[in-house]
Amino acid sequence: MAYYRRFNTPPPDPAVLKKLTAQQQQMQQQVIIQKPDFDLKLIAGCDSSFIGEDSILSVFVLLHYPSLEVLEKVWHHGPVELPYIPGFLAFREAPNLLLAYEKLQQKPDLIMVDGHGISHPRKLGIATHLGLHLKKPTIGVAKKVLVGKYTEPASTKGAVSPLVYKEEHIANVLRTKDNVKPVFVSPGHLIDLESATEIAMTCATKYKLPEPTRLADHYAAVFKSEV
DNA sequence: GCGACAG
DNA sequence: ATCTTGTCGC
Repeated sequence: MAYYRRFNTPPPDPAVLKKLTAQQQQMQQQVIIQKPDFDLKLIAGCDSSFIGEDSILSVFVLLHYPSLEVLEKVWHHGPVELPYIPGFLAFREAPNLLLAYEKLQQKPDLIMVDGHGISHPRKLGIATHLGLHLKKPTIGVAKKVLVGKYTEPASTKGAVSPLVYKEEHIANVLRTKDNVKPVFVSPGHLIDLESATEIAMTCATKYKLPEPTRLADHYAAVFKSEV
């Protein structure tokens, strides 16, 4: 349709889509949204970038919290099978991200993912997928909305406005820098919206993207030249 | 039926 | 995500 023509991506196979949708509906029963019970000392950021047609480079950066000092940075390069389909991003990127995660010497208390958490059609954004697979708290920080409605938060850093989908407050639209487009923060797994927002804000120093995500994004570009 | 649509 | 130049503003 128009969408797939607009993004120049192959049209999805209806049968595969049905199967993946069912899988996410199953997973939904396992998602836990609650106040976290950990001491946040280590936080990780991750990001993926593409090389050519079907090759993906995933990066994980480990930071000390709340100093945000970088402790580790690892990456993994591998093939990717599915095309990008809105709502099914995790099936395309999570496998390679998990392989990169395994290379971390120390494991984080929480992972900040580039993309949505429960602010997704079936509450199963990539941050939620990763949280379930790793049984680890995750939060999603996306640059664009996927589902739901919201009003622009004030233009000053720290301003927040709710993202509502099906009568539910599933994410916060957070202004992380003055006069710059806001980001969408949502719980992935094993955390609640309030805590996720607070952590994202604490990680927002002088840029739009919170440090874990921004640095993962940065190193993805750096490592890309080494592949 | 008509748009909207993370990375 | 990625392809891409100059340009506006702190």
